Amino acid sequence: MPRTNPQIHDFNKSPSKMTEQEILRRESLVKLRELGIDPYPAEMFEVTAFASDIAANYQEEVLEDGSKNRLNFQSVSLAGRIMASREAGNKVIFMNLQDSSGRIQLYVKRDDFLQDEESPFFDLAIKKYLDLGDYVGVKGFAFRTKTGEVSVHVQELKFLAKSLRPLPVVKKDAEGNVHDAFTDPEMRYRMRYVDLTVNTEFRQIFIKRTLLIKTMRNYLDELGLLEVETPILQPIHGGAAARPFTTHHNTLDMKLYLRIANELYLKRLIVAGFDGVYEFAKMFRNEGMDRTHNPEFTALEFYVAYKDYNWMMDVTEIMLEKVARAIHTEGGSTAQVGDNVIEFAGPYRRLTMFDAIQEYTGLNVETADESELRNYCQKAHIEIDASMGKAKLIDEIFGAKVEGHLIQPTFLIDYPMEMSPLTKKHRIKPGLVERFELFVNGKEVANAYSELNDPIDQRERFEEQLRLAARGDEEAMAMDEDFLRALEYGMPPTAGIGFGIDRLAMMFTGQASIQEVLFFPQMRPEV
RNA sequence: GAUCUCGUAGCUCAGUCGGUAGAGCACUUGACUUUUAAUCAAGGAGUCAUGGGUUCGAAUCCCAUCGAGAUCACCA
Repeated sequence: MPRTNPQIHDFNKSPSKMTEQEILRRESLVKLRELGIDPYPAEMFEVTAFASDIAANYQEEVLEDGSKNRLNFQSVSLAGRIMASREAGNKVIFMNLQDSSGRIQLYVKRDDFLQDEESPFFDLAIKKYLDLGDYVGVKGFAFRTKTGEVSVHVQELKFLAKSLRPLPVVKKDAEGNVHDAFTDPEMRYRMRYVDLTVNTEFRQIFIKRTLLIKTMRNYLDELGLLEVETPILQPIHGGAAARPFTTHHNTLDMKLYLRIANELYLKRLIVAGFDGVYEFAKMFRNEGMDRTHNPEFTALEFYVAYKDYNWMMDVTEIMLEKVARAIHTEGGSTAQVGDNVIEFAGPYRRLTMFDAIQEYTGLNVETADESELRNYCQKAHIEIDASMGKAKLIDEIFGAKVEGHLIQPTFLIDYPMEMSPLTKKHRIKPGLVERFELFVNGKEVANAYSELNDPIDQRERFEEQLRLAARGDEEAMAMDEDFLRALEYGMPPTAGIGFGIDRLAMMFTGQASIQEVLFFPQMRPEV
């Protein structure tokens, strides 16, 4: 293939649309090629050192005659972006190179580069055509400058990738104050690559998110569960109450739903004879977006045979304490969320839904009838409508009056049956089911039950859902005959749970918005 | 979905009462042999989100639209 030799007028973006700085950068790209320098070389560049390691661990000794003896990093090769450049006279340039670990100052001296008459590398390539944001590889040795900053004396510099757009320039002064920070949330989310380049502190959020998932996965593996994958494209959307996204398969000519949950598939695998299965799964719900909701989000669900919801509470306490200790920089079991310090070491408070409402409202919902609950809601200005039954009213009261008070991790247990169509009836308490939700910082982070494994009961629950759907409930579950067939073959008693990973990530990283814990939050299209 | 706030140079932001568009950083040219928010001098850079309207004249006032954020509502 003939090498292209782009001229300014060849660019896809017409020159009139480009900014002055974009045009200049494309010009320096052309000039580099004229000097015989490939701005995008194919061969790999060997990296032997990282900026933060050199900055933290460089050592030197002062000899008797006052001269210094450099003890380590005498031959280093590192790569990254040039983020700042300061010319000190016309023979020396100080630069800041940023790699994945941090930044280090480069000392680039004219005398270190052969000055070919035709193509003076320092005077042209480095001084004129190297732009902020360019990726370079450098070789040299570490030393300490007169002002005391550990730096790399550059003996070789190689262009690795030219940057054709100027990055926002964020500066930090001697007191650590940040100037001209790149803060517009819209631009940060749309151009996360720019955000994480100039706001490197946000990388920690995502590193912690991964640590959260890794810690959970390690623990589940320790417990002997099998990590599995189940369908995202589902002919019937089940396992949760939510509006789905729909799509269409051309060859099969059928409607498919993006999953709102994977619960019914994981339970089929328990029927199949696996003792325990788990999946970190993207879920898709066609509902509103706000500070705590993204149309696609991540859940961890796991199911374990021969266990019940009491066992699941114990496991949850252990798992979240492990996560807290893994993420907490000092190794403690707490997390700071807003003004609250959350303690994740168990045991957590276990409170029945009825007791919780009694405690925070004085209302005894167990003995109250529907009209008493309605009266209470009206007095308390809780919005209700005529179609709501007793269970729904209780749920509304809980949401309005109790939920926000549950700051420290609290298991809310034993829910009314009507709202839990996949949950086993309570072993003692009639009308209730063996379900718990975990609340932390006033928000639900997990939902678990002793799974309903009685196929006849399950069929009746689905039929009840169909009646709700007929009344216009868009979130009612669909009948899943194949799932019922699986249960009819026999599912062992099973405990199951689902965690909202994004919400947990928000808590463990102290973020108030879900967009801050997603690399690429959903946005409306740009103009 | 409702309400409020916002959208001006690559970035961060000023822009008064409606009267030719401003600053810092970044960029360009020059000076400077160890700088670090480098400094100094000069210069270039704008579809004031988009489309209408009012007006002699609109970044500014009005309407609509688009995008974003916050609050509320909805939401297992």
